[in-house]
Amino acid sequence: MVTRTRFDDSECPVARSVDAIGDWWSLLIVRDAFDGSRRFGEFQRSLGVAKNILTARLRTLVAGGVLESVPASDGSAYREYVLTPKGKALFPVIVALRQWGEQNFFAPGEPHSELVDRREGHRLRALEVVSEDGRRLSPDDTTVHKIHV
Amino acid sequence: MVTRTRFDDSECPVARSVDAIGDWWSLLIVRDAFDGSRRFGEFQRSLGVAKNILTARLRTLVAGGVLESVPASDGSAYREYVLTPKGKALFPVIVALRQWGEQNFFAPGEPHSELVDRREGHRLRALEVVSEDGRRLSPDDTTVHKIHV
DNA sequence: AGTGATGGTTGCAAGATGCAACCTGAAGTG
DNA sequence: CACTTCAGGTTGCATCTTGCAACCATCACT
Repeated sequence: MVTRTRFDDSECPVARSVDAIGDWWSLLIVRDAFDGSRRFGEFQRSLGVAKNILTARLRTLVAGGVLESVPASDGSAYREYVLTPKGKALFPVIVALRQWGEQNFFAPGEPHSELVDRREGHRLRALEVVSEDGRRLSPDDTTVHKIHV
Repeated sequence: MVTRTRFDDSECPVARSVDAIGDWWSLLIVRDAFDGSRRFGEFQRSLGVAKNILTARLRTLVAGGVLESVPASDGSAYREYVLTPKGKALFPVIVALRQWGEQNFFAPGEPHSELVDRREGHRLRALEVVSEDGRRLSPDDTTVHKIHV
């Protein structure tokens, strides 16, 4: 059981998030979960990850409250892994990574999977970091307060 | 030189992003860069990472176009590592991870570092995934088109 | 009862990581 | 100039993690 935190500057929420997710495989599992995968085999085929690794990652994701292991929806005796509310809250993280990838790692016209609005079939708006009063913020418009009481 | 991709389902932008970043340390380096770190020693002290690991990560981040190695701004002979435009485009990713961490891994009132709007000193709005026509979208409102021409 | 898919576990070789020691070049000090 | 210190690494080695393949147990179907 891996409980010890790897990144000890743990007053930073980014570090805690990173630690909770575990590794990249875990994040891609979450991505697949958003894309509809539920079963061990689905994740394994989609990711091409070794089965022992997948087993371990699913376990830590369940232990971390990101996924939940539930009886299979098709009535079979197997189990399925579905996102908890906490897991679904990772949606902006996945979308942000997706948009960054689209913008930086694909030639114009190069085929890639695309996340679309289910109702209209359109692509999504680019994520925007916005201040409390509605101004769009660039990295330089923000700063980090070291500790918050 | 690490060129080979670890995650071969590479028509997915998320996988390419993950591959380009490299590992969690790299992501925390980027976070520190957003927070103002520029020098080798700053990253090392802030992260507590082994120096050989940091060297390797900085190199791959520079090779990947996320960071740029420039002469030190204080006139010394050392070098600094600053975010490229591509690196700055990771801002929503970091913010998303930060907000997820804040919401899920801190007890109410527990101290943590906080990202604020520099002008007003206020916290930021929660990131929202929004359709092209402005509707706020939950994960269930979206779907993935496998290939885009 | 036999056969194939599903969902794992186990063992081991290879690769990645972390730590400490060492090295190099520039800057400060007497 | 000689001496020291500090920033920024490199190198070697022990240890942890991964990835692969083989194996195993359970379920579904005939």
